[in-house]
Amino acid sequence: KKWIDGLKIDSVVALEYIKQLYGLRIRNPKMCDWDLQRRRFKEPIEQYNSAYINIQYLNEGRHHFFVDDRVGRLHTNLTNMQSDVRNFITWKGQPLVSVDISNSQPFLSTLLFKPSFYSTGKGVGEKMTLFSFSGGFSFSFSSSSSYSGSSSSFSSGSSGSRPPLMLQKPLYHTEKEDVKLFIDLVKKGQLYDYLSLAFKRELGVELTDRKNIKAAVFQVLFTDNRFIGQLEAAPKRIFRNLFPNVYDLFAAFKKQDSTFLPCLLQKIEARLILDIITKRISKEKPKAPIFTIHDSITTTMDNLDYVKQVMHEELEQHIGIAPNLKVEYWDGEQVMEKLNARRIEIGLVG
DNA sequence: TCCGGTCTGACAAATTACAA
DNA sequence: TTGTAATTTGTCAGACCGGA
Repeated sequence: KKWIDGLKIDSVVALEYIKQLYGLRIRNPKMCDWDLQRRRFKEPIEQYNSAYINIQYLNEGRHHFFVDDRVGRLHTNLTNMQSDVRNFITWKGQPLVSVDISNSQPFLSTLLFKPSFYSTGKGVGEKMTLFSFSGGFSFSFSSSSSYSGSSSSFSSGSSGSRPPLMLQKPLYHTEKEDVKLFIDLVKKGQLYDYLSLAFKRELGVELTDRKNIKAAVFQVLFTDNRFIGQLEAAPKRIFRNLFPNVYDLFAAFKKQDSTFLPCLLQKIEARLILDIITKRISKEKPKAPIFTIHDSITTTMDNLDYVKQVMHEELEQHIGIAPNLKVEYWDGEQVMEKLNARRIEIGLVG
């Protein structure tokens, strides 16, 4: 984006911040971030180093700006940066604010329950249909290619190919109670709260942490269908019990290739944010600086209401339900104070 | 000349972190 | 699950060395 040069990071304070955070973590191993997949704590020094690199790159103006060709997401210095550290960034001296879609993946997934999503034919361009997204996918015949041996499995996404799905009969049972409930919860932004209660009830353990709920939702959306019986798949099983028809639809999308659903959702997200919303903004308000971070858009205070309104309108129009938009003000001082409060809390200051 | 050991550079793959 | 960057580890061919 042409706005990127205006971005400034208060590197002195930001570096101080990550330094203190590092100190806090090595003195209190309990404060280290937990890596769910590996089931161990992350290394504070590694976290410090990658944050350091990101700060320096932005500081020196070493920008990277890249749209990947698999799912079409835009990757920049900002997308790669730790969200805490973003608070120290300003644009031409002005504070920034970001608007993001809360529980964006489940929100986008509700599109799969609309019959119009499966309409074939002339839906061109911006129209949100499965057909319009399937062109770029390479077909995954990895399970059968082992004995076929021929090179026919690489169609490399020719536009005339059919989606790698076999939805013989409609799987989007909109009339089923659990589907209604799922969509309703997403609409109200209460899916995580609902799941949190369910997990607590079923497992008895404290899985109420926001991060854990998010991880559980990702597990449902992204993991292979065969991942269901293991101990670690408990949240997935609970979700299946609560929302059987929702689960089945997701499973159908992952049947041949477990990466199909995640890629599809990311493509939908990229088209909405990059093709539809930011294009409209730059057309209507060419002077408004905007920065995308996957499912969120960052701008200056004076453009906040406008950006919010555009996001709301376009998302509602293309997904079919209104999004819950979360506003976050980038405020370095506040983040710094919060960290200091924690340091005092454990008696580190002095 | 042959053999085994060691070092080096180039590149690939795995691992670390980050984001969603 | 996807993507990014940086770092570490692994692989491999070639150069080098000394002993036989």
